Amino acid sequence: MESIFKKKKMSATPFRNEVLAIFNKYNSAIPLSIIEDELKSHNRITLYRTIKIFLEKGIIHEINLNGESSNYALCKEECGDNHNHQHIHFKCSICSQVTCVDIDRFPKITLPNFKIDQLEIQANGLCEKCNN
Amino acid sequence: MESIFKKKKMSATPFRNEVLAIFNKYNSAIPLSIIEDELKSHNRITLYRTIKIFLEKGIIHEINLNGESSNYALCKEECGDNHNHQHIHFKCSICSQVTCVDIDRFPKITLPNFKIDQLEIQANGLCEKCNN
DNA sequence: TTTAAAAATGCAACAATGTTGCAATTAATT
DNA sequence: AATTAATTGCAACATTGTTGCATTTTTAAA
Repeated sequence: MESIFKKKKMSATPFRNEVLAIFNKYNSAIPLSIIEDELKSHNRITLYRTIKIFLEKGIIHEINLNGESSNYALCKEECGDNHNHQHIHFKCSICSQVTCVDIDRFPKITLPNFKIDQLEIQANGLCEKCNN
Repeated sequence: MESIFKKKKMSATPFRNEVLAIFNKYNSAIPLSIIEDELKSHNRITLYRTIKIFLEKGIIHEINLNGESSNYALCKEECGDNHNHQHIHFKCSICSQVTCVDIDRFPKITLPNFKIDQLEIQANGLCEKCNN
């Protein structure tokens, strides 16, 4: 299996491998603070640049929920250039985890006179684990 | 007509009136930078506190789109404590305006094993004005 | 209308977050 | 192995947001 960095024509550096490994370790979306904690030596500047490049290259996507710092999660293979994921971003009000949840029928929305290119759906409530 | 500040049991200060007037002047959601520009004398600290209180009291709501600073827009009368607006947040890719667009049938989404309390829908594309 | 209590404001100082230029280092290419 | 291209890390800075506290303004009460 080919490295994602080679596929995206990016240099495969130890730092990037470490960040990627952290994303793989988590099943949920994570904020920068978690990545910093997990990194052996965390250089804020390099991390910011790494995140920015991962976003540009479509390795991760950004999730902005109200009143929170950004979260980041790995993109699916199928994710095109416009990050058109067929999932919703779910924030559990108990465990606070942000997860990408696949959904069977992604809603279609039409607005008179508008042209909708992209939809982003966010939900709050109780996640699988906390809703029992 | 009773002042919104009286209704919300808040002091009606000149600063708050000025900020409220700015919100009323715009039909769209606006970032802090626009409010600062419009204010006669803009004290950053007071503005931050004003915005925070407006949010808490349900006078405005926050809109966080990916890769942008927060936007703020007036709440509708019917908006309850949980800011459960029946509208979507639309960002035009040409004019960049963020608007709250009412929608007839707000989609219902169910996820097995999850309990969804609140939905937030964001859309990108061309707005009424730019889509012609 | 004056007074007392409560709330909001503004300054200073700080904390957190994010960016840029540039030299040194590391990775990829030949 | 050598050259080129890209990445890293430091320093310095810019932006964004917060807190304590004294002053001022608003509101409520007499």
